[in-house]
Amino acid sequence: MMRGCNPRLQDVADLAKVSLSAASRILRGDQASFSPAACRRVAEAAQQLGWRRNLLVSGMQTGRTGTIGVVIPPYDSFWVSVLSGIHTRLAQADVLPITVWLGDIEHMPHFEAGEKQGVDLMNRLLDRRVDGLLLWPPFALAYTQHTRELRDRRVPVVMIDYHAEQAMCDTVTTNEGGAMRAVARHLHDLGHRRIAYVGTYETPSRAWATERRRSLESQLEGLGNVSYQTWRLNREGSDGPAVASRLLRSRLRPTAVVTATDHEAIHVYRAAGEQGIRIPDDLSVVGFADLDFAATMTPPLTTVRQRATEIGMRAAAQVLERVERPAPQGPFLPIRVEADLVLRGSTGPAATLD
Amino acid sequence: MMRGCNPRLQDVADLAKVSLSAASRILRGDQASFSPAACRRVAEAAQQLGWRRNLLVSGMQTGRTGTIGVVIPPYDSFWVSVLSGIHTRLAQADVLPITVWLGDIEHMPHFEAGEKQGVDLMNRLLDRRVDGLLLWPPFALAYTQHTRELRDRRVPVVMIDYHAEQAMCDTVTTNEGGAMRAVARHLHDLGHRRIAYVGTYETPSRAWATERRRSLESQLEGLGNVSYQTWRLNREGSDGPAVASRLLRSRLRPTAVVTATDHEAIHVYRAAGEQGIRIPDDLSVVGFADLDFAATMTPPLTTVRQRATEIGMRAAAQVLERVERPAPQGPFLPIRVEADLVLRGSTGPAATLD
DNA sequence: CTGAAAGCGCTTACAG
DNA sequence: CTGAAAGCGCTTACAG
Repeated sequence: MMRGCNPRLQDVADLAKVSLSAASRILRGDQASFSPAACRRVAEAAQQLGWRRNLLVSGMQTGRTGTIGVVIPPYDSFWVSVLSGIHTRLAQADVLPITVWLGDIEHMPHFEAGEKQGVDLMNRLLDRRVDGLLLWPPFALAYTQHTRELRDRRVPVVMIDYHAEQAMCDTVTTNEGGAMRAVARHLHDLGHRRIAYVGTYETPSRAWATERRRSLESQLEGLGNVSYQTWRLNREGSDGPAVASRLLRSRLRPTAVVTATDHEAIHVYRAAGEQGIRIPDDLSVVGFADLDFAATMTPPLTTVRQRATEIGMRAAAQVLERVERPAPQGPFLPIRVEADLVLRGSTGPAATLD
Repeated sequence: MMRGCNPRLQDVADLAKVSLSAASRILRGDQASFSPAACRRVAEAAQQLGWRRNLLVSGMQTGRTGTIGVVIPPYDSFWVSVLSGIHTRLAQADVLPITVWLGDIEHMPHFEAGEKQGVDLMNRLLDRRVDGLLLWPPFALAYTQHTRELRDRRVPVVMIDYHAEQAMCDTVTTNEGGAMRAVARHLHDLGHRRIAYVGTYETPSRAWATERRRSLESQLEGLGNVSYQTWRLNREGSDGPAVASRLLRSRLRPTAVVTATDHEAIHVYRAAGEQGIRIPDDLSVVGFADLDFAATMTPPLTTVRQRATEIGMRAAAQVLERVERPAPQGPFLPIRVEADLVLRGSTGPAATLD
């Protein structure tokens, strides 16, 4: 008899008058081995009882739970779109994401995972036997360093926006070099020869920040005859307004500023406003990411559009691929996604040099 | 011997030289029943082998998986904060959210779940034996109507922003009445006597929209001497610009507009700009939600701040409470969360009537 | 205080 | 073509 509120496979088998194992196999699609009549009876019985496979159990049996752990917060519209891509792609494979993160999203301007907490979080996912893991940069270090606890559990991992010399997993990143070439050319074509970069604090796990800055640097070097300076925010990013303000007061004020993300461009806009510097007449500004607010800034922000949804979909596809065909030793795939310079109102011809 | 990559409890028991059941009970905290020496050996063995409980199995055994299904997309900053509150509260109880949604978040301005898809989605969560469900309004109908498939599975559900006459689960909603009283008074105090409301399309599952509109209506009636009109967007919300434009061209143009959410306020701003109507000099605008962009609009939007994080935390707390103490027949709790009118630059004294 | 045994709800060789 | 049996990795009465 049925017990509890969920019918068991045994109930279905009883009603269909077949053995438990027959019911199991028929419902898994092994119709060829059984008589059409038996198959029909089982299908009807399952339907009638409202039987649904207990995925906890079959996950235990088969080693597959059909879940992917996602350690990515909906931090801003870039990451929301990444998540959206992940969800879309996983749903196609009937896989469920378990999304977790640390800390309060409201106070997460420049979050860095404590290593211990990061390991705990990933372990909690692994304890649920997720089939794979999708990580954002702050967890990169915790993952790579806790070999025994994490890597030895043989769960495929794909990291987004993180790229190490010595790869320990697949990665999906933006083609920073290509993006910055477009930015450098654009500004150079407009006549800018004094260019500043406002970067975020750089840590090993924030590899994208380092790569983004270096990409611009090398592109500008390639163009020649450009003076270049880098400014950098503190770890929490809390000195954004101060840095922007100082930058614009500096002796040889740049004619163009490139920022690590659109977030920093806001500070530049504000500082410019306070100092009576007009954008784009006196100062050109280029952001990065094309966050949701970029197009509605005044003036609309010229920025590099990261293909966030594509990044999410590629990452999800890749982790599913590794679930299907494990390759714990690598070689690991560094997937690069293109980005597109979006020209808007914040860039214009360089003002005549003073 | 150990097999696979995850040590089993048997391995721990062997190493500690106790029985399997002793190891199980000691590791679950039943230290009192065993000798200190045994407890120590077990703890050390588990530590040494890096054993971690397989939560799939214990979930099957105990009927608790320590997961909550969350059917809420990070649709805008309100829902992101709700999610953040949910995550924070669940994390305190060491419970993991499994968050899923339907469709592409980019094309989700006014999403309505197909009923069949909604049921499928919830079933996929239930098949993983989530301990409870947190739903956003578009899934309300699918849930209430599929009794056999969903409700009979006896999983506690808390709905956010949905409130039915005939409650079938606990709900967490904003105190719309209180919020609208503050809005009505504010506008009335400023001398506004011709007020319009721009609402969204109303469907049974979008109960908040109906309640929000009615709340304003009844508050304005209470104040007397106010002429009032309601405009409503189409199902997809795609005619927002057109509606805003028509509204401002209407014969007796209102001196103040209240919008269902901050999203619609954007359309009003734009239409006003196009028609040379100044905010707040010629027209006051009040939004609802206090989304992330509200404070940086020009002028900054006066709006009702919904306590999104609190809503998320209360909902999570309530579903956890129901997991602990089930009450499938109710009575169900209608939890109301206060909201706060935030005065900013988009409201001012009514222009002298023409 | 401790262990042998049954059971959770399935899957999967294996034997007929 | 089909079923009895062992097993997945745990938990939990139950018996000593």
